Amino acid sequence: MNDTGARLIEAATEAFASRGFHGTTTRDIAERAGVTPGAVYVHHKSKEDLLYAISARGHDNVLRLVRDCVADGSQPTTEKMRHLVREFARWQASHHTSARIVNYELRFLGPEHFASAQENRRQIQAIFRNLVAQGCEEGTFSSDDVDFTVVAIFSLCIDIGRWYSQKSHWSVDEVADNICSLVMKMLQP
Amino acid sequence: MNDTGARLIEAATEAFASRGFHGTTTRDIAERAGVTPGAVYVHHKSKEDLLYAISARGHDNVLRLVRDCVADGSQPTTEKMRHLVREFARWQASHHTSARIVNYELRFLGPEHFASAQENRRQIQAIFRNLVAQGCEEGTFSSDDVDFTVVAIFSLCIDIGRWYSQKSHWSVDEVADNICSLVMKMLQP
DNA sequence: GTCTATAATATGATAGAC
DNA sequence: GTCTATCATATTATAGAC
Repeated sequence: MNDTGARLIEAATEAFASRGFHGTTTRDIAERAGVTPGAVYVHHKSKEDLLYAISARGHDNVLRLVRDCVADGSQPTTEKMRHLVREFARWQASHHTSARIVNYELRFLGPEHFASAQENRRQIQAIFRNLVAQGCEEGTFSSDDVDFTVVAIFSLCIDIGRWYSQKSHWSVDEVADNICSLVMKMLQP
Repeated sequence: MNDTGARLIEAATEAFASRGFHGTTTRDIAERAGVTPGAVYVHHKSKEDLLYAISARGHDNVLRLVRDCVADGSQPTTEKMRHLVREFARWQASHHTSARIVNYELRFLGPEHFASAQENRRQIQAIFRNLVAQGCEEGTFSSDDVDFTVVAIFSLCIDIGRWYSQKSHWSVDEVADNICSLVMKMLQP
């Protein structure tokens, strides 16, 4: 059996994803985790602290994921990009519950926690930007505006958390493959 | 000067967009509109009613907008698509405050209001789907999966409400033009 | 139509027993 | 570590005076 601290994180993830941070009460979370409201505060010092725990874990996992994708220097830019987009999109779809919180509930973090999340996102975005820019220099890719193209790639992937659900008629892999091939068309010279 | 009913809608739009539906109190809305909390209920019977008013107006405006874009039957498919995507993206950017509510606060509507919004969105989506499908039949466009391509076009446009703000270094027209040209690349045979 | 005042309830968080 | 009980406050919505 899971320990209560972890079960509370899971419960909060589901609750925040479906009803939003402010639409979720500490009682909702406690009930979903099978404990009474008082027990929440033994493991997490506030509701915002639960949000931060979910946000931090999500951002850390994504940053590690995208770093690994571009780590193999021997791969050609096109292959790196395919790998990067596919894995990033895969994460958004397979973790769509966490993804929703990571991408849409950010603004409810306290100022320091928000800044920490933003720094993480900046680093994730920089990895995409560097790869797009490199491809453009090589002539492998083309883009009228590199920064905007990165925003667009993010839009395609992040929006997955808004529309994707288990009952979607596309599997996680189909979503990732489709987005990957659309991004490659966007980058085509 | 505006009448209070309309000022309350404006106030609620800004409040819901920045703090979310459940993060906004009727006191916030009343204060922003320059009235006391009691006055809210003379004009709108509940907080959810305010959300629905904003949602309904937004959805109606978008549906009218996209219908007008495809009304001119004499235009070639490519031109129709350019026009449609540009205007849809323009709306999301220029009305990014309303757009955020229309696209992200939907789930907090009551069941009937939610169903009504969903029906509206279905019609908007159908207009995009028909045009993509028509272009694919003609050979003007190509797509591995028409439904997914429509989802992707929507992702690019709807996500504007998440990342765009007045301090963005792209103007509304630049956003619309960039998205339009990326969509046309995605549809290229 | 707007105000002041308030009812009825919900909420985040804590105290103290076990 | 969890429970019961509760504090202090906030919240949606309404009642009645002006």
